[in-house]
Amino acid sequence: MATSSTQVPEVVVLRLPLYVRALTQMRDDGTQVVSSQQLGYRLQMTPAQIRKDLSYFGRFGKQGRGYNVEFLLQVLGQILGLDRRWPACLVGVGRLGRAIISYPGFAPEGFHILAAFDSDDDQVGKTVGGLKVRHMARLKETLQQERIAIAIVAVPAHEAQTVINDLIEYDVKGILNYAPVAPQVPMSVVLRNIDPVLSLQSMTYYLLDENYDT
Amino acid sequence: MATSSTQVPEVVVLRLPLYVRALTQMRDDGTQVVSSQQLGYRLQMTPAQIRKDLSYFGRFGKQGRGYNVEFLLQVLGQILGLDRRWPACLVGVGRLGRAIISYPGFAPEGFHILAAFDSDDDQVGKTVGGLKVRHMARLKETLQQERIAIAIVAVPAHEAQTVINDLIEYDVKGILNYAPVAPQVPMSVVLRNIDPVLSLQSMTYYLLDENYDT
DNA sequence: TAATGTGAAAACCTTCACAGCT
DNA sequence: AGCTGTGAAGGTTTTCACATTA
Repeated sequence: MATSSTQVPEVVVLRLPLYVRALTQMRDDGTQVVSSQQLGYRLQMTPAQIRKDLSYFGRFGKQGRGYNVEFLLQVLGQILGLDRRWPACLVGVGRLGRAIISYPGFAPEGFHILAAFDSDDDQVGKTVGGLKVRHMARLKETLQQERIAIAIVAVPAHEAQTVINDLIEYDVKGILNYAPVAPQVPMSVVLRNIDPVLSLQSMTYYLLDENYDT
Repeated sequence: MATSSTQVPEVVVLRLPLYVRALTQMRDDGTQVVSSQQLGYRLQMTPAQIRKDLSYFGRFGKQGRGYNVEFLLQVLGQILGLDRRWPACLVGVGRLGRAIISYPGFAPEGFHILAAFDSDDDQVGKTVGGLKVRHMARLKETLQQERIAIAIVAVPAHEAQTVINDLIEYDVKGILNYAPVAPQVPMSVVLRNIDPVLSLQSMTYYLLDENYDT
C-alpha cells in the first residue's frame, strides 16, 4: 500500500504494461503461478530485471515458488491505474483519427473515447464511429463535463502544437500524440508520441551493410 | 567517412531521427545555422547531449558558430540510410492495415509499400490503396522480386508471431509491428513496435493522484 | 566572443550473487 | 530445492566543464 518514497525510474514504469500483457495472456492460458525466470523468457529479459522492477513497488512473490499470476495482475493494474475507466477525447477526425476511433483495442483496456473534435466545419456534426464530431470551440466545455484527462491528437503536424496548447489550458493531463512533431508540454503533462516514421528511420541505421557486425 | 570502431549506443541512434525532423523544419523555415543550444531548446534536451550524440559519428560543427543545417541534415540522412528508397511490404489489410497503406507520411521519407498481403481469401485480389492484395503464399516470391527488407505487420495478435516467423525465414531484416504482442525475433532482425495501448498504460501511472510530486 | 568536441565525473540502470524464506 | 528480494558491483548514459578553434 505505502507508496515508496524512492522515485521509480521511468524505464521501469514503461515496462510494467509489458508485464501486464504477458501475465494476462498467461492467465488466459490457465497459468496460476509464474517465476521471474519464466516471465523473463517470455519477454526476452533477465529474471533479475523483472524482480528488481517489481521490488520498487513491494514484495509480491513467494520465495521458492514465484508470483501468483492473478494477484500480480491485480497489483500491477492498481499501480498503473488500469483498474479504472479513463475517459478520453480525440482531436482530428481525418483518416488517421477515424482509424483510431474504430480501433477496438482501447475500450477493453479501459480507455474510452467519449468525444471527437475537428476544426473543419465540414466534419463537425457528422457521426464518426458512433460519435458526433464537435467543433473545437466546445473543447473546454466537453472536457470538463466528461472529466476527460486524456486526449488523443491526430491532427496535421502544423496544427498539433496549437491544439496541444489548448488541451493543456483546459487541464488535460495526458496526451497521446500521433502528429509527426515533438510537441512542447510542461512537465506536469504526460506526453506519449506514436510515430512510425521515426521508428523506421532508426531501424534503417541497422539495415545498412556498414553496420553489420564482423 | 570512416565508421567509428566504437559501437554507437542504441539510444543515440533512436534520437537521430528526432534531430532530422527538427532540422528539416528549421531548414524549411529558412534557418541556415543552428547551435546545439537552439536545437536542444526545440527538442527539450540538453545541448551537451546533442553534441555528444553527434560526436559518435564525426565532427560536423564549427566552433563559435554551430552546425550548418543543410550539411548536418545530409550527414544524418547518410548515417541513417535515409538517402535511399526502402521498399516495404504490408501484412494484414484489415482496418489498421488499410489505414497504414493510405498513410501519406511514409513515401516522402523513402518508405514505399510495394505489396500487401492477407491470409483471408476474401481480401486477396481486392485493391487496397492502389495495391492488389496478394495471398500469403506469395510472400517469399514477392519479397525476393521486389528486394523488400522491411515488413509492416498489422495482423491480429494471435497471428503475429507466425507471420513474423515467415517474414524472417524469407529474409526480412526489419519489422514494424503494430500487433499488440512482444514478438520474438533473432538479434539479426530489427524490431520496432507501435503500441498505443502500452503507451497509454504507462501514461496513467503518472496521472494517478498518489504519484503527484509534493 | 561564442560555440564545438571531449575527457572526466556524476547519475542512472542492469546484472550479479547470495541471504533468507517457503 | 527453488525462487524471491536486494545490497553491491558493474556497465551504460548523461552531464559537466574546459581546452580549443573559428
